[in-house]
Amino acid sequence: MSEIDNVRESFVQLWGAMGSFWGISPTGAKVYAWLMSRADPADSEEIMAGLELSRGAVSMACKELREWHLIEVEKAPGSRRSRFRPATDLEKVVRNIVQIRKRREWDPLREHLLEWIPQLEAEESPEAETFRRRLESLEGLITLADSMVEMFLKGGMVSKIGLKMLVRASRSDLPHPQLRFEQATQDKERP
Amino acid sequence: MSEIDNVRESFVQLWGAMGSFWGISPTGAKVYAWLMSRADPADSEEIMAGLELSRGAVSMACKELREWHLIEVEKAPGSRRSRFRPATDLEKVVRNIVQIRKRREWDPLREHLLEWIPQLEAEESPEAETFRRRLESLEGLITLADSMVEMFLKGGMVSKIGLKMLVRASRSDLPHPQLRFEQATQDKERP
DNA sequence: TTGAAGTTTCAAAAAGTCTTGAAATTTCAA
DNA sequence: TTGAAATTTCAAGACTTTTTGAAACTTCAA
Repeated sequence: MSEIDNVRESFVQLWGAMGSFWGISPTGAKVYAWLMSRADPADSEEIMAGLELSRGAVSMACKELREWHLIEVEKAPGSRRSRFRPATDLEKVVRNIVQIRKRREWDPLREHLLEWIPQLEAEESPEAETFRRRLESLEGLITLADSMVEMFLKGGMVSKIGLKMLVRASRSDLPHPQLRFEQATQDKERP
Repeated sequence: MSEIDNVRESFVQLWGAMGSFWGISPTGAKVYAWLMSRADPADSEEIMAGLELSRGAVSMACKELREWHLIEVEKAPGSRRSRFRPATDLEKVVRNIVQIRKRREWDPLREHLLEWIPQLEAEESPEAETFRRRLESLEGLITLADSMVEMFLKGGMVSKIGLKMLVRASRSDLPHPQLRFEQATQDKERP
């Protein structure tokens, strides 16, 4: 067995296990990893053989990957068989995933918070006030996260802020870049 | 039923459903949300009653939350009963979660990549080369993500880069801040 | 148009994850 | 030190998610 097959197998395995991190099913993640490991696009027969999956499983996985824009489908002319090509512009891929998950998972949370906070304002108990303050600071944090994510989505943290500044900010032994900002709101606890 | 109870219930529900996003079990997430909704720390009896969970479930959930530094345990003097206080410094909380998940999930991936790339270099087939180039660009992306995460962990994206710059970078209608940087490596595909 | 190749669907089975509760262990006020 | 209170553990069961594969459907070369 040649080296590439070992690496392919380990990569497929690890990427499959990481699928849940991205919100992708293990099988979907494995199929993507397997496609990445091959120079040319593959059809479902090849994927079935390469990963020992059923026809249905491959179809489901490819459907999922298509929804995430992780693969493109193409048909060789004069054939009716689909071939799957993995997206290799990883920055774009990550951007897609982040955008979809933000919409599905973060935006609803934010909307609920904005609805709950006034409801708690209506109540006057100290309990409600503590709870409200906490939800407010959560909302603040999500707004911040949102603007970071938006920046990333709009096409490049790196090109806009500059890698140098990012690297610099990540090292505590260098002096900070200039700009400052007032701290995010903080929950004042009872002692 | 007063307003606060409605909000509490919805919040517990939603947060519980989002648990998997953070890598926390649904029950753990619910317990944390419930504690956040109360002004004072609670003991396990109260949590059991408030969320209709068994003693064991509460113990497991609190153990998990302690591991994530999402709650602190304290004992009222002269009592042997633990009371649980939710961490409300959310920026710190998020930082903890990100750090732990990074260690558990990202760092191993990066290590594997650094091991696999030379293995593929040893092989001379075009297939291996394509695969290697893709793994390299993945490694590049992870390195970049790493420096962003490190910066966040080291105590404040916001205070170091400045919220103004973040907001500005997230808006496409304003001119960009100065710094630039060469693009991340990109997989050159065969046509 | 036809029909074989190709794809998708979906109900059932398998796998995986979470919860329970009784028993074992630990803790600490007396 | 003692032992009742408190906590943790863990195997069994409940629940959730994922996978399968056979059947239904769609496509397109002939």
